[in-house]
Amino acid sequence: MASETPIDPPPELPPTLLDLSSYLLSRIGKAARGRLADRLAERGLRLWDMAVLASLADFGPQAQRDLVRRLGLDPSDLAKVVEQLAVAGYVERARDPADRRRVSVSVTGAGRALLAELDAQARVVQDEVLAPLDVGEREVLQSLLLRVHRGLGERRSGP
Amino acid sequence: MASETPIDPPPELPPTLLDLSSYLLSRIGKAARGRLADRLAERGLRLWDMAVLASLADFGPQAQRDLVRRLGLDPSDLAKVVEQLAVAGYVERARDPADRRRVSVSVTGAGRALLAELDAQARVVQDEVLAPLDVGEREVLQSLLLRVHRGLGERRSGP
DNA sequence: AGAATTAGTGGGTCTGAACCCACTATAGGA
DNA sequence: TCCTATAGTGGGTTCAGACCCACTAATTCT
Repeated sequence: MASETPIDPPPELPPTLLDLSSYLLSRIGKAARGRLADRLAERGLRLWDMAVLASLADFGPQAQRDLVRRLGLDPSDLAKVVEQLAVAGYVERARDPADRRRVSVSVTGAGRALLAELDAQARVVQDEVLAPLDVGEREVLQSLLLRVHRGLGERRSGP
Repeated sequence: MASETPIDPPPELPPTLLDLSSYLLSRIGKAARGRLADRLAERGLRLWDMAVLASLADFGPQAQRDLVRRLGLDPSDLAKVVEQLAVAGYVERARDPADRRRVSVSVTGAGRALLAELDAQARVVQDEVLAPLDVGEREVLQSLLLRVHRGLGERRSGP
């Protein structure tokens, strides 16, 4: 059979879908997430690990309880993430002397170094994804996205 | 206990993450996808169903083979999607007389009507998600997203 | 002190998405 | 005609993400 040219013509997606910003958002978001997740996976990390490190670096030591509320993931799952990070030496856990039920989590130097690397990786991915846009356009996009994000009613989780 | 105000203060997310467009894209995309998927689920449909209908409506009857290439999903999975849509009366399957291995799929009137409804739903979701932006800003966003999307090297699937 | 609440942990389960293989039917080339 | 390739289908597996429950330890309220 040879009813077709040797090289497949670029298959176009339905305009009905491409017209929807929400579709593009979903698709591009998935691509961005996937690529970053791949990078992290090379180090045996997941997106949540980065989120936790970022939260600790940005806001200082916190109880797991606070991380749970801030990041919106299941307490049980957070415990596992923190456990891994602690074993790897990226965070330290200590009983809060004021309320000894709580475990205060803090980043270590290694954790900060790791986060810096991960952030760099994330920006590489971002450069790939946003390649078609120039610097000015990327800033516009960033500010629009930031406003959209603030408007989201915080439902469910997502690293 | 009462070391905290009765109403939880809005937990902020780490700036380290919010600075990343790719993070925002991922998060917003997931929200958009999730909300739309919820709407579709109310009718027992999934995102792929809509994608298939849109493809058929936009490009006319196609063999499953073409849908597979265009939408980038597994042939086996597409067969299941088409099966469901056919049972529900939204599409029709017919052996291609020219090449009887192929099954030509086409939308029915009911399928077009459904797609119109789904599209409307999608726009409702979009209004929710993009609420913070005015019309002009939404257009800017749409065009930026469209360009970013075109630049994506089509990897893996996603409805 | 006793009861009720909260923080953290350790086990799971459930679901959807992506993927893969084996098989049939049809088609095209040697 | 025989052989290889393609289209579609059916029946799975695998994996991650979200979620849930039971339990311990510590705290606070009465």
